[in-house]
Amino acid sequence: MTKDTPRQRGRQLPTAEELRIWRDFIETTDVLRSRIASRLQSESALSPGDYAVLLALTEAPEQQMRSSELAAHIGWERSRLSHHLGRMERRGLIRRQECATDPRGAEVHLTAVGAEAFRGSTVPHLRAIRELFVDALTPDQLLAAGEIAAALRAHLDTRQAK
Amino acid sequence: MTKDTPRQRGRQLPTAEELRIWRDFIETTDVLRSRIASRLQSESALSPGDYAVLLALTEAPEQQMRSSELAAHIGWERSRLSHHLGRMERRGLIRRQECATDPRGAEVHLTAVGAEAFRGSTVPHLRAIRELFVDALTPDQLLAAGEIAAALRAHLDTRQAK
DNA sequence: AGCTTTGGATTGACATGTCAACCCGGGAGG
DNA sequence: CCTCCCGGGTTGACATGTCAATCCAAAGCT
Repeated sequence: MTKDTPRQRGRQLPTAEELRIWRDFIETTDVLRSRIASRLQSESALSPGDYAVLLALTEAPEQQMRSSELAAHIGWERSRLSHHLGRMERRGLIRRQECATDPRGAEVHLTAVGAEAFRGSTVPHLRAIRELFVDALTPDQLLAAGEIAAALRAHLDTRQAK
Repeated sequence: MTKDTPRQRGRQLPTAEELRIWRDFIETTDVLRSRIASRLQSESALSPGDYAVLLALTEAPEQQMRSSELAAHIGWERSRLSHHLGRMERRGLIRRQECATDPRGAEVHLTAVGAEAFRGSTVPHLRAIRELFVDALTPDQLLAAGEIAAALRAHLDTRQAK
């Protein structure tokens, strides 16, 4: 499509066309993310972080998890989770409680308030995903999006190892 | 591909497969964004926000812009820009100065330090984009990514107007 | 002139993230 | 026993974002 020129020194740098696609792609996914977040916020008074935590706890046996386990499950650093749990606890969405088996650790429990907030948020959130993401794409494009995500993820994983 | 069931009430909600793609897509773009940001930070001591501001100023006539103009150019709210400029000014990357033609307004000027920081960041940043994004995709996938971004953007724009 | 409105920009309060330092309860070795 | 380290978790400092309120000068309106 676009020919490499000597200026690009053996394809170390993207071409103008590649760069245009990059900017479109990253800016658009950013807008999408913030639009979904803003729907979630206005329709359910939850942030994406709240939603991720509540989803994990809702699906956990006995609606509770160890803090580290939870962090690993949603892919967060423990410090980030600790700060976030503090804010959620102030709002009554979760409760922290000393762990029975390991005096060092903490168990995170879903409260009735948290369970109810999550229940009420699910349908509107899924609807927003359909309206803003799924409905924007043709079936082919949707499949392509899945493949692109998989390819990016695989590539990032190999680079991480190194 | 996946049949809608009565449970989904006329396609209001995404199917399980659509949801899986959504999660893959949004999580992966998030990881990609943060990996690029972290390369920029470690290689050039700039945040993506710093980069956007410096890029706009570098390309502006006389390397200066009105604050609102800059905000519109990079698509930020003015309050966000004001906070960010405060931090950049403390680091000496930009300078704010009363506007000659409109006493209310401020002109944002690129400093020598800022220009130098931006110059040094460009090549590593573009290299990261190639390595982490462009190189992860086949040429077809790259084109598809561009089309997906365009479709999403167009869809979001129509929804914004309403 | 006097009053309201508008537009440009900053500010403060607060949510969210990252990073590094810390606290604290167990072990492992001596 | 004592020390050193390790793993779970919290904390503090600070960067980044959003939202609503504010400030101030310029325009309109009466």
